[in-house]
Amino acid sequence: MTVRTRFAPSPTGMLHIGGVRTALFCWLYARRHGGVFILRVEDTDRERSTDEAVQVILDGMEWLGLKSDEGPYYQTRRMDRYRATLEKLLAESKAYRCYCSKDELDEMRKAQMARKEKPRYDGRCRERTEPRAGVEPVIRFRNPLDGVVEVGDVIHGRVTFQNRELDDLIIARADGSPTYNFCVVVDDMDMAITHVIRGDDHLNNTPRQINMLQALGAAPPAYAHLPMILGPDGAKLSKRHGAVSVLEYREQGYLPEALLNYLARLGWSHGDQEVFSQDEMTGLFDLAQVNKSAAAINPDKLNWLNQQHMLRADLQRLAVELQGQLQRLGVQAPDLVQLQGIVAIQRERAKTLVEMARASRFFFAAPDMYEDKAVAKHIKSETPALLQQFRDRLHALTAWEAPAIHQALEGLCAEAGVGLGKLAQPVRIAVSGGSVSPPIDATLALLGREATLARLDVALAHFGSGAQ
RNA sequence: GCUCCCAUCGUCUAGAGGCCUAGGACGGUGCCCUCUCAAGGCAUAAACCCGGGUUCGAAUCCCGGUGGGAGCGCCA
Repeated sequence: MTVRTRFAPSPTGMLHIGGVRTALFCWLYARRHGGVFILRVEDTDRERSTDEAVQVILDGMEWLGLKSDEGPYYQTRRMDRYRATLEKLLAESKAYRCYCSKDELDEMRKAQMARKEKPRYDGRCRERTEPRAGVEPVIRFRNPLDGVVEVGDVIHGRVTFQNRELDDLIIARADGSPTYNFCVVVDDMDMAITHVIRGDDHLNNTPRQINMLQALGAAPPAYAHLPMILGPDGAKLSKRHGAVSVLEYREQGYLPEALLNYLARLGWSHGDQEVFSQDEMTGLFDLAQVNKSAAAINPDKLNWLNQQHMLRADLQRLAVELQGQLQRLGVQAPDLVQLQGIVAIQRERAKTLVEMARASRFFFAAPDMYEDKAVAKHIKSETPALLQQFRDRLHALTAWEAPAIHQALEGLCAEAGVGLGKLAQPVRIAVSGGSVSPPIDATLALLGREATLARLDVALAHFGSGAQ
């Protein structure tokens, strides 16, 4: 049997990290088993569903490369099917109309709570045959009164529920529209889903869904209830925890494969391996290795992984990404060859593309000021003379390449009897404005002769007279 | 309150009864490398929630407790 999984987000908020992890596991499982991954948008809540949210989901999935093999399906376009199924259940007396008012139900719940019982519908309309005048009824599923329901969960094992703990849930509202639990059941059945992979907040819904599936004559799928993802503080994930939408991770300069790798390791593991390529993940993933307890997000580790993936990524691709990030800083960098060179030396000193862009800005814009602290520490009275000599040697260089530049640097320092730092740091300040940059020879090589000499001249003019 | 789920270093995890003196990773600390910052290398501190049982032997199995989470909507 072909594996068929589905990711079924509701477009009522943002596609956040928890949703992405669920989508990833569904996708990985399908990929691993040569199955089909389906995207289904659960938009039956017309009050809260928005087109923007749908778009965010689509864009997010696209960015992450979690391509669906089928869909996206939209529940709002399947209303006829839900209605027909509702009628069928009604005709077979597996569902019934309930005329209780919301106030009535409210009171019922309150009374039950007061009695320390679990609040639930008491089934008072179960056997009603006559409509109540002036009331638009809802439709309830007639849940079995006794016996047990067994949920076969790949992650949790067998979980059993007593039917008497379950009540007759509403499957269609007074306006006739079907509700979530019912749509899910009809969809999973119609779409022949073999593995329902979702957050474990749905575990408690599962027995009802199995009962409905049974009422409809369908065999229940396998279930896999994934542990929740928590914020860095161990509390429930919320807007306070930074990136609300996945797309913000893109803006913050994360690589999609890094985010996916990170998310995969939240709950899943393959021995001691931390870094996974896409192919490794799809080749190794299995639900059997998913653990049961909730996991807190760790931004430091995400950053580390992002760097690991940048270190492994294609230079051309990163150059384009860096170009985009630079643009956001208002820096135009049209030379992709130069950008590749920059990426090559910057990626081991940046956790994200945003960091890389910030640290690479000086390649494209001469410093408009020198950092006070750096100047105080590295610009001494003998510095201008040294800088001037270095400038002259660079000017005379035939080949503008890192090794030659390095030689010039080393040679001069040796002659002057000073350590490399005595010269490299002032040059760094002249060229970048601060005391941090990639190795100075590589930096100057990438910066180019013209820009280098010009910046040294500016610095000389500045420090030459200013320094005591 | 009721039902269900969960429990290994700060965090993510390995561990399917002896291989555990509990391993790896992030982060921390120290050292090496070094023109700065990194990257890299080496080293180091740091955990089996508690209590019973089963067993020759338990992080691993069972029970209880404690703690955390989820669900109990005409939301999904």
